[in-house]
This record gives sequence, structure tokens and C-alpha cells, in this order.
Amino acid sequence: MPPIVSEEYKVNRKKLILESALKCFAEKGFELATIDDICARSGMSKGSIYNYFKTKEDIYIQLMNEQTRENFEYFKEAFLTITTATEKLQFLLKTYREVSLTEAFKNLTLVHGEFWLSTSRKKEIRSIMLERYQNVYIRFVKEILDEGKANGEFKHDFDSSVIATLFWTYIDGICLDYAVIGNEYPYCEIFRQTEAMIFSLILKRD
Amino acid sequence: MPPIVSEEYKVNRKKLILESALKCFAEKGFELATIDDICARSGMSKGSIYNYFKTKEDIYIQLMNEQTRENFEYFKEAFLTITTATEKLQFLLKTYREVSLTEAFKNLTLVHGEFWLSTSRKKEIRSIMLERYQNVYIRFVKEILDEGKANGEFKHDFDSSVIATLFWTYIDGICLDYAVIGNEYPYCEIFRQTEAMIFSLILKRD
Amino acid sequence: MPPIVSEEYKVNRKKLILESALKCFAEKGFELATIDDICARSGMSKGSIYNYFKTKEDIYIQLMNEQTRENFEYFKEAFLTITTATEKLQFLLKTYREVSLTEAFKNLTLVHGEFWLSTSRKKEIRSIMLERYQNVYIRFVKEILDEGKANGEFKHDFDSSVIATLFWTYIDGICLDYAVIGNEYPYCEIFRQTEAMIFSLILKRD
Amino acid sequence: MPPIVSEEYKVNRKKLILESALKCFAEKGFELATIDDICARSGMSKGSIYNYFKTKEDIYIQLMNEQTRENFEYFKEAFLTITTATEKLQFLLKTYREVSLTEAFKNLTLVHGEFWLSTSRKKEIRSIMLERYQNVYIRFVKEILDEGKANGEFKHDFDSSVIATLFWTYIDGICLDYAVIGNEYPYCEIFRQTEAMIFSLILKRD
DNA sequence: AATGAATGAGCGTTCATTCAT
DNA sequence: CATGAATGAACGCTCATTCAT
Repeated sequence: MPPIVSEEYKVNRKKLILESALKCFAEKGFELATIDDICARSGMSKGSIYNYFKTKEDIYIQLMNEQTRENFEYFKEAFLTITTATEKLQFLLKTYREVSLTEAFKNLTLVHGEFWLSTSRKKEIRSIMLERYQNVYIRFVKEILDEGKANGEFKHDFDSSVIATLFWTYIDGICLDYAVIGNEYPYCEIFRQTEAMIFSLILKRD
Repeated sequence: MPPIVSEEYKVNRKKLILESALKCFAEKGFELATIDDICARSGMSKGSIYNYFKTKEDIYIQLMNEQTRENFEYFKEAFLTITTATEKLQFLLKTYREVSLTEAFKNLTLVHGEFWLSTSRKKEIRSIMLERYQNVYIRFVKEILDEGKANGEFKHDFDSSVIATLFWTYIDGICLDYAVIGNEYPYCEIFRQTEAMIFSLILKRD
Repeated sequence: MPPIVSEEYKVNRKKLILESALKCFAEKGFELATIDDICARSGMSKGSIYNYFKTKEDIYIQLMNEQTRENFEYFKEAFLTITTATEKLQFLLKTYREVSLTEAFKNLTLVHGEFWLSTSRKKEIRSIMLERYQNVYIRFVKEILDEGKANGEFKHDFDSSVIATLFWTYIDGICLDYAVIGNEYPYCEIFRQTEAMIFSLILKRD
Repeated sequence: MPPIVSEEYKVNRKKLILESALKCFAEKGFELATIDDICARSGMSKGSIYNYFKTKEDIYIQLMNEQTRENFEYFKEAFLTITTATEKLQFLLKTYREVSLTEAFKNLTLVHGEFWLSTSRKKEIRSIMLERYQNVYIRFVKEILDEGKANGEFKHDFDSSVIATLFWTYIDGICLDYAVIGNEYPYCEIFRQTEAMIFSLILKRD
């Protein structure tokens, strides 16, 4: 009657699969990475993996959910000690600027990109992806922007929804191109320039 | 032994394959489109297609070469009657702004995106893609920027290489997100805003 | 070491499994119904089910035994108040004629059919199925026929073994075709006609 | 431009696959026989088989079409020299009676039976099977019966559609039970008895 | 040059059964 | 006796590429 294995055990198994999958996806891309690859990496059997996840796609979805959750928890945690909207936005940008440089993040970006693209043709996951995009990513930045407006930090003559979209579009563009092109990409300059431009759109001029 | 079929014949066959492939890739994506799809569309046999192209990838590469060539020929042609660098850049942006809205271009963007991403993992085509990126795309904008600098239209305190990169990064980001998200994406505002920002970086203030 | 759980408990558990299995088999067919389906329906665990039954096949076998036992108990019970062989046969036919029309029985027929067919290729269960066929089904009708002969109700010029076989062959054919074809099958006419024919074979003419 | 291989070559390949499939299906049943089994038997590769057939199901469907076609061609051919409806029906019954005894036909019956049963749960093939049942099997017998009515050979007080259905129901029942039970089944007596009964339903009494 | 039949490794997924706890 | 996580062989099917004609 009591569970045979602890909840913790199961959580760890799932984590193991997700970690292994992430490595595999990063290495070969989502499509090219096989369930067998994930088995080999995790040391688990095929059947076991399918006990924890419904499909290969499901692994990706949950992987992204986990990552997104961790990301935004990290930001929210940090924001407890940050009072201005300006600093929050700076923190966000700084985080992306710094993490983008790691090899792991570059691989992750490629996987995300691959999935993001495939989204447009796969009806079933499209809504999941778009919902997360709108309700997590866009909303998060929009709230900072609105806070800054209310604060008096930011101007009032911009549509925070549009600027939030623009924010992520630029981040997407930068991360993607950097992930593909690599060190030849003038990453730092582009990032700095973009930050400056975004702030010039929203900050009140002195 | 003279060739049995004329050079022109062969060029036309190749063109037919490329056109068919383009439609197939746009419809289903590069990975999901099959050689059989291309056969069906072109009315040619598999063997025939492999006479003209080494691999499926090769079809894509040559397709992109052709498209890129046509694109920039179009721009160069147009530039014959455009004298200022500012107007050239405006023309470039306007072209992308307008074409991006077409369904066909959105599908094409997805295919390019798919391939651009996969580039990072496939050694063989990586150099081809990067070479084109640098020597065609970046260079083209860079030359306009440098011309503007020389002209006195633009400021001198920016790195035209960086701004050219930034230019395409933003275009990439916008086209990609728009292609995936669709009509919910505030395409026009983002595009206009981006244009304004780019010009604010390079134009001399009055 | 006395048993930890009562015999009654075990009987009930078994019954629960058999009932759940019956519903699952009827719904999806024997092959397509999974042990997990049966778990879900019964609320029991996989391990538990395998404590009571050796294999999935074993579940079917015991299920059929139970059903057959109940069937013939029902008939025997009813026969206590029926004196003539003619009426017994009529009762038997009437029961099948009426029950065949229910959706549940149609699904059951499909499962039996599926298993009956597979019987011919599976050595292990073949003898079980054939034994039941001969010693229960055929014998039951044969005894009625012999009783009728002894009674003077029926003629003596038929082989009761053959007629019993014929009886079930026709019932099989009718139930099966009706179960597959559905409402387009002229069920009533076929059944009535068949009854008439069988009786014309065995009844003494006036 | 001309086909690389002759039409005849392709027809033979298809025939080879169908023959191999039939043997595999007969040996193991449709579900349990694998495409690999068919490959092994035919000496062809998996891909090749899928060049000729869309799915495993498709192999079965075409196999049955071919068999049905051959069957009824055989009957129609024979009927050219048979003038009375009575004799036609007798020929039909005789053919089944004789062929049923062969091991090959028994196996075939099992495969047909398996598929016939599965029909009820598979929407996609249901219509194909039922259409063939009604428009080929039932119609064929019905036409003989109507011919006999018109001839004056048969009575007029029966519904030829119902009797045709009854005809095949009995044939189905007999073939199936015989295929499963084997030599213990009193095949000849059952068949003779059934023939007599059917004719007693339709023949005018002297 | 054109054809298209042949190939076969490879894929994601299923599921009856086992067995450590 | 109960549990349910683990197993892994097996399946139908795909598709880029080859090559005999």
C-alpha cells in the first residue's frame, strides 16, 4: 500500500532522465538525439524512460518547463532585493549576457531554437509553447516595464507589451546567432548596444 | 564526345528541381520534406535528382545560394538609382518588412531557421553557411554603412561591422518570431521601432 | 503458518480481476486490452494480478471457465422446471437469441471468437478449449437430444453428436457474423429459420 | 522514360510478396506474423515490400481481393456450363466442402476469421470488408437464388437475401469450427446435413 | 542522362512479465 | 500478499541513397 519507492527516488529518476536528455539534445539536437541515446546516457532502460515520460516530445516539454521555472524563480528570488525596475531589467539582461557565453547555454539555445521552429508546424505543442511565451516570458518583462512606468522611472509613451516582445525578439536573435556563429560573433558589443537601445526607448531623459 | 543534352537543358532541369524543392521545404520543413516529395512536385525521378545534386543537403545549399544571389542582385539593381546610404538601408528594411508578411516568406524563414540551427552541428556545411553570412550578408550592409560614413550621412563613432551584425540579428529575430508566433506578433510596431533604433545609432543628429 | 488473508478475501480479489478483465476484453478485444487496462479498472496493481493469474492468457481461460460454469448452471437451474427435451432446446435457443442482441454479448462474442481462433495455434490452451467444447458444450446439447430420443419426442435416425455439433456451429456462425456485421445482419430471420431447421431434423413428424 | 522493369516483373514481385505473406499469416496469424517474417520468406528487403504495399493491413486486403477475385472467377467460369440454379448451388457447396479439407484452406480460414473479427473494431477496414461481404459474397448467392426462382426451380416463399446470408453464415461457422477443432469435427456429416437443409428451404417439393 | 526498385539501418513506442522492497 | 518500477525484445514503418538497366 505504501509506495514502493520514495517520491524523492522518483523525482531523482526523472531528474536523471531530464539531465541526460538535455545533454543528448544539446549534443545532437532534438530530432537527431534518440531515445536510445538517452538510455545510454542515463543508464536506464527504454521502458523505464517511458514510465516517466509519455513521448520524446514530452521529455522536451517537461525539460523546458523545468528550465523556465528555475529561470524565473531565480529572477524572482533576485528581485526581492532589487527595488527599481531599471535595475531589474539590467539584472535580466546581465544574466542573459553572462550565461549566453557558456557552452551549455549555447547548446540549450540550439535545442530551444529547434523546438521553437518546429512549433509552428506541430499543432499539438504549438499552444503549449505559445502559452508559455506569452504568459511567462512576455508577461514577466511587461510587468517590469509597467512597474517602471508606475514608479516614474520609465516614460509613458511606449506600449509595454510591444517593448516586452521586442526585448525577447532581440534576445532570441542574439542568442541564436551567437550559438550558431560562435566566437566570430561580436557578442559583447551587440549585447551592450542592444541594452543601450532598449533603455533609450523606455528611460526618461534627464 | 559532345554532350548529349545541351547545357541549357541541364540548367533548366536544375532550376526545376530547386523550385520544387523550395515549395516542398516551405510546406513541410527541410527535415520532413522527402526526396519523394520533390520528385512528385517536379515530375522527375529520384535518380535524376541525384544526378544533379549530391545529397538533400546539397539541394538546400544550392537553393540558398540561388536565393541569396537573386536577393542581392535585386538590391544591387535597385541601388543603381538610389544615391544615399540612408535610402539604401531604408530600401533594404522596407523590402524585408514587406516581404516578411507574405505566407511564403514565413515558411521560407522557418526553413532557413531550421537549417541555420542545424548548421552549428554539421561541420561540412558550417563553413559554407558562415562564409555566406559574413561575405554576403554582413559585407553588404557594412558597405552601405561605410558608404554612409564616407558620405557624411552617418556618424563615425560606430563599428560598421558590429552594426551590420546587429542589423541582421534583429532581422533574424523578428522574422523568426513572427514566423512562429503569427498574427499575434506585433510585427509592424516591432519593425518600425527597430528601424528607428538602428538609424538613431548611425545617423548624424541634426 | 495459517494463511494471512482469508480464503474468501482471495476469492473476491480474483472475482474482481475477472470482472475487470471481462470489461476490458469486451471493450478492446483480448490482444488490444493490456494488463494496465485491467489494473486501472480493478484498482489493483500489476504485481497483485500476477499473484492470482499466471499470464494474461490464464485470465482469459479462467474467465471463460467461470462464464461457462455460470451459463450452464443457469440452464441447469432452468431445466429443473422444464420437462420435455423440446422445451429445453427451445429455452437454450431462446436464451441465445435474446442475449445475442445485447451490445455486451456482441463484444463478448468477438473476444471469444478471437480466442477461439488463436486456440488453433497455441498448443498450451488448445486442449483446454477443445476439452471444454466437447465435454461441456457438445455434451450438454447431446444429452438433451438423447433425452428426447428416449422420451419419444425426437426421431432416432440422427446422430445426436453430429446434431449437437451442428447446433453450436450454427450458433457460432450466427453470433459471429451478427457481432461483426451489426444491424444490417438479418438476425431475427436467420435465427428463426435456423431454429426451425434444427427442429425439423430431430422432431418426429406428426 | 520507359519503365526500368517490365510490368510483368512488378506483378511477379507483388505475387511473391502476397504468396509469402499468405504463408506467414497462415502459420502465425495476421497479428503475430511480422513484416520481417514476410521479408525472410520472400527474400526481399523491408523497404522493397513497402514499395509494393502501404501497410501490413494493405497486404492482407490485397491478398483477400486477389483470392476473392480468383474464387469467383473460378465459379463464374464453371457456371458457363451449368444451367440450373440448383446445380450452381451444389457446385458452390461442393467446392467449399472439398477445399475445406485442405490444410492450406484451414490456415486461410483462420486468417480470414482473425481479420473478419478485427474488422468490427477497425473503422478503416470495416467498410472494405463489409462491402465485399455484401456486394460479392451475398450478392453472388442471391443471384443464384433469384435465378432459381425465375426458373421455377425454387420456391417463391423465401427471402433470397436472407437465405444467402444464412448460406454464408453456415459456411462460416463450419469452416471456422473445422479449422479450429480439426479432425475431431464431424465435417462431412455437418456439411451434408447443412446442404440438405438449405435445399429443403428453397427447393420445390415434388 | 534517366529511371525507379532495392536497400537496411534506424526510429519511437508498446507491453507482458519480473522482482526487489 | 502487495506494489509498481524496471525490463528489453519486438514491432511497423520511413527515407536518403544506390545502382543495374
